[in-house]
Amino acid sequence: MNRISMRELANELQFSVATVSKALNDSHEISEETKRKVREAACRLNYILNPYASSLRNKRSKTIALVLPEVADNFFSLAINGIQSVAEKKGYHVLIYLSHEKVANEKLILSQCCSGRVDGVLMSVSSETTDASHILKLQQQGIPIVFFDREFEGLHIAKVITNDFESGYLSANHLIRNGCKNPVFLSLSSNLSICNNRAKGFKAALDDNKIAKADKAIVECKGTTEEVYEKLKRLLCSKNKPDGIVASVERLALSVYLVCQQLNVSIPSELKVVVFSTLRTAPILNPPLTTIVQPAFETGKTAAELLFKGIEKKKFNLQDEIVTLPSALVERVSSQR
Amino acid sequence: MNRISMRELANELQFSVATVSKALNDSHEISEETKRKVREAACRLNYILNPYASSLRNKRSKTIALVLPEVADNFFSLAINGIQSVAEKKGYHVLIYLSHEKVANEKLILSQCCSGRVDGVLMSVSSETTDASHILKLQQQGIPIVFFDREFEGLHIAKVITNDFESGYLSANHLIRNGCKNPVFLSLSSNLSICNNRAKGFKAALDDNKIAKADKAIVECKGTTEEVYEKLKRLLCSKNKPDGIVASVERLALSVYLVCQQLNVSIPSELKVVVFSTLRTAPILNPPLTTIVQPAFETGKTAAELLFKGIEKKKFNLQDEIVTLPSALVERVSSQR
DNA sequence: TTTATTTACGAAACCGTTTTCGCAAAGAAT
DNA sequence: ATTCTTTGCGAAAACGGTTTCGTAAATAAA
Repeated sequence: MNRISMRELANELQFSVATVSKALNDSHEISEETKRKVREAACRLNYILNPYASSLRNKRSKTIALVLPEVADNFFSLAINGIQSVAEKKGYHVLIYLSHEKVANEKLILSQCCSGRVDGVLMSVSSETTDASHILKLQQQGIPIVFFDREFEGLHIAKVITNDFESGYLSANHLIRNGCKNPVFLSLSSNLSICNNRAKGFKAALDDNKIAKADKAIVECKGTTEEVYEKLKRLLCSKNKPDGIVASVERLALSVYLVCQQLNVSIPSELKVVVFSTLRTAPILNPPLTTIVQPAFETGKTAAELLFKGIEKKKFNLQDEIVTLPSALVERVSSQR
Repeated sequence: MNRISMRELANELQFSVATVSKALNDSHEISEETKRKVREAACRLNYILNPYASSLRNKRSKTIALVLPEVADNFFSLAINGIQSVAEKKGYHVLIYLSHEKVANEKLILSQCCSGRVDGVLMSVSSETTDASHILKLQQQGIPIVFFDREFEGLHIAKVITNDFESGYLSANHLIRNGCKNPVFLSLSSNLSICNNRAKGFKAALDDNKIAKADKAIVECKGTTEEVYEKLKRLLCSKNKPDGIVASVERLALSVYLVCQQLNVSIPSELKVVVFSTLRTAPILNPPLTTIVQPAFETGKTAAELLFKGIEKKKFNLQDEIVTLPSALVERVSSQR
């Protein structure tokens, strides 16, 4: 049972390809009788439309690109589900690309997206990305783009983000209320707006609570897991060691806990910890971890919906859309007084 | 700076499209001088090849499909990385599809894959899949397929799996050696070969250790998280409650720990736990979780490499390839004597 | 010098669709 | 009976590439 082309299907039916194409697309030019015959034969002969021939002619690929820094993070896993759920409903296909946090990869990926391969791009920028030329180039090609979670600030590009400043403020305040005198914020990279905004909120809370040295309270945790580990070890051994930590991204949670295990730093009595994370295992960690939970699935879903609106309604002004979804602080033992 | 077609590029250069196409494909028919000119102009005029026109003519899409039950699981996240890493090197694109453990979705997805959209398929079957007609149909279309992790047994289809029987045996033996008299195996679905093979190994270990009722020791944890939760609660409250658990998939770990928290069952003194899992948080759980760690990244990588071999070398007999990668038991507190 | 071969390129067919346009035949309006 | 519409379909031109085949000029072999 081999595939056949529309031409063969047409020959079989003694119709023209034009008629068959229109019949399958339910055109009003074709009689119901003919449509029935065509559909029946298509099914019987196992006809399948060639999507690339279709794309070539239509200049629409029914495909979007999803550009992520990584998928090790649980946040992105959930976001993929959200994106997939709406793409599926819309009959779109999803190409997944990973930048591995490298801007060089990101550039390559986005240049591929200019080829007509995709009708739109959902992306979360890498932590290395400091110039947006490759993103702008894509936009100039007329490809709709939506940032989700990690955006690049200062561009006219749609984005779905979380209330990072407020969450940063909230988490710092939470630590201070629970007795921290010297809380520290762990940033992933000063390139990332999400980290910066969370850090700003964090610092604002310190200021409001008359805690000085707010600037020294931001610690950048770039590099490999090992490098981060060493950095944290030094931090927690220093004479001015912190009594509270807010970690800006999920994967720092593991490092913090492991370092504390090794140094015998007790959480929460010696160090209180809050992490921006969607880790499902947060409640069964030792001790249960207080998290700022982002709406990961919702973020993906909303971003995808926005993108499809931009793709399908050309009069819709996508680039100024900004959606901010709320995160929630879930208190657990790791930050208790 | 808008995109141009090859025709426009050719006009600009006063060459024919044929010459330009060959030049860009580095054909030996074209002089170095001409190639240089063409490449320079292509770059200058921002020419980008239309991949779908190319696919249409070549009958190769340079795209593979990745069909997963879900991505909530950390195993699949890591596998995606492995797959992506080799696809990237090979210049292939990856379409991601989620079946959400529903066979109906799986059928739809695979039928899409028959259209020429992809050159090959990597898949992990859903837990609902009991008949393989949709998979066989795909294979009959000549599309190379490689199963990874979750296979469908009894087909002539390449697969990359782990040593499930041995790991099941090992985990049960580990519990028994540490004092368990009444260990239980939590299966996800009796449809899944990975669960069944792990269960077989588990039962074999019980038999070898003269522990009776090996058949009653397999508990199927189908359904929603809530349903699983209730089932586990009943299990751990029953008069013949187990003193050891081997959970066949990662996401059962959370349920087990939460139920134990609620029922005040102490791990490992009252209940020893081993989980098939790649959870990075295993060492910081309360208590640290003993895991059977599968080589997730390697599995994805190997499966992708196998698939590309099948795609690129048509004389390579893909369908009989079976690669078994070893898992490792990592002992932690949750299973200590 | 003649013939054979190689080199460098172009014309045109082709991949599988969609869409425009033209054109009969049938039905409606005059 | 004549004109005007509508209905249902087909021919052919796209879409943007790749490949086959032909051919003229340049080079090598005889």
